Amino acid sequence: MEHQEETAATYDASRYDRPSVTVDVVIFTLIERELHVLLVQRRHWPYEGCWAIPGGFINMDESLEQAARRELEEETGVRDLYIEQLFTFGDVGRDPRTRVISVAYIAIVRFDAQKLRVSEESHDVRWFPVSAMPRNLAFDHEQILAYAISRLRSKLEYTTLAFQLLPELFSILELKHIYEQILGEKLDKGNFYRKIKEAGLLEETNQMREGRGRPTRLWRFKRDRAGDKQFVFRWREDRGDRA
Amino acid sequence: MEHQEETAATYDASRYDRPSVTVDVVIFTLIERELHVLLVQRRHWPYEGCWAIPGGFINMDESLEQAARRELEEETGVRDLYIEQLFTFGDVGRDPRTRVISVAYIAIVRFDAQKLRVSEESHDVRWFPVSAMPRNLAFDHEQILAYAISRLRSKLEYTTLAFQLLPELFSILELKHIYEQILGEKLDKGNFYRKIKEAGLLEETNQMREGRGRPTRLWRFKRDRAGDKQFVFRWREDRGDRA
DNA sequence: CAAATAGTGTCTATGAGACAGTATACG
DNA sequence: CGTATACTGTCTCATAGACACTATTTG
Repeated sequence: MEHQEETAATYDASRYDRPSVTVDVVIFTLIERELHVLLVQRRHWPYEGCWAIPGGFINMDESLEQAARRELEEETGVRDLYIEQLFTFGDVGRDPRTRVISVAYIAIVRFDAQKLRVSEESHDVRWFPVSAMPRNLAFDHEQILAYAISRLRSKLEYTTLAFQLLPELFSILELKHIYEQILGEKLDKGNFYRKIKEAGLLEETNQMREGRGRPTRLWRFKRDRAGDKQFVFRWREDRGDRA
Repeated sequence: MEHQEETAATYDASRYDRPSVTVDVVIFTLIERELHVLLVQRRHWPYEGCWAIPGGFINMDESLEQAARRELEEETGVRDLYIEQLFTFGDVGRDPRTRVISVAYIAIVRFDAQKLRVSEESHDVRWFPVSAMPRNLAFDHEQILAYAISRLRSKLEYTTLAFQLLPELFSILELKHIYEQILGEKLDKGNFYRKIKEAGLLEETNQMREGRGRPTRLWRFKRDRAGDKQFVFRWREDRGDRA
């Protein structure tokens, strides 16, 4: 690469080979107390008929995150969600068409109020429980998905991301249930009540919900501080992963 | 994008506009107990004469991490180091030449045993203390650097990454000094001794080092477990950032 | 001996975990 | 009343933090 006397006027962008760049988005939601991921079934070559993480090529006039949100809405109809960059996958040969670098994102939505839509590109769009994913995903999407799940698990443990999954109003025991799902172990009721209350993240409402036994009080998350989300509540101290 | 009857035979990779993809590597080391970053001074347009994070365009036949290691060695002579992906920067207009997506990496080396080399591309290569970086870095490299430092700080707090910065043999109080540098506060000697010993990461040697007062014992890190590095030791529980 | 640096012992407050006890609903 | 679910109180043990103490060198 020797562009000795190069300037804006003489620079020739087409001189170098360029890979393609895509964004792929792993979208999580909670359906009936279980973590689900959204996949699309491809209509075209390559990997026709395979399930895949939604995504596509970026446009030249949009940022990576804009591209992620656009692709997501085009392909699935999902919008207005929490989104963050996961990792960039760029091994040679991961796409049979050409060299493709994929910037992967993680997104989290509440299941209610999302209407799915099937695009021209796909046969179908569907939520799958993470415990029962289809086999043979397109490209290296199994690897991306596995990494996304592991990252989500560890982030849920030491942030308030879990709260994104809950409806506006919820009981403390519902929240406890989510933590149990994520951590894969039973938690002590009393200790959970104590800790979540001490954290000061919840706001009591005067609404109750009736059930089989004593009715339960409903709570909501405080939105008082600046941003929309805060990462404060950590249930356990020890973790593994960490991106 | 409608490639209805497309197959491997008919696929035309040149049909879509493509951004360029670069890798940039933020390299840290510890020099005289202070954290330093390696920068190169650009010889050519754009940003001629500006200091920049080393990096460059990827080749079509190498993975992203391979590209990072190659660019690093070509531009600076630094090799054989710990490296990990940081984040991918892709805003429109961050490079005046063309649309450029940059996959940024963090690398950590021990200062000893590194010989710097200046490539054709650069006027100069130099270590800068993070507390006294040059102004007006090229491109959006100030942003990348700031993010790298923040990520490094938080990772050092809850991993054993700090150990990569130390020489083979070191005293416990030297290690404590590094933690103090990173955390920006004094730590209790007794508590530090207790905690680092309980962690079981260190191996006693029978070597001592003389100084002004009582000689100090030298230690090394255990390399017993599988990988080369383990992320186990966390000095403090509370953190801020997190990738 | 004093000064300097290295390293150990111990007290206390906090808080996580275990678990028993109380509250309010339905039938 | 019994059973089911919701919620509170309290005991114990581990440990982080504070800090005082001992150890070994030089001058």
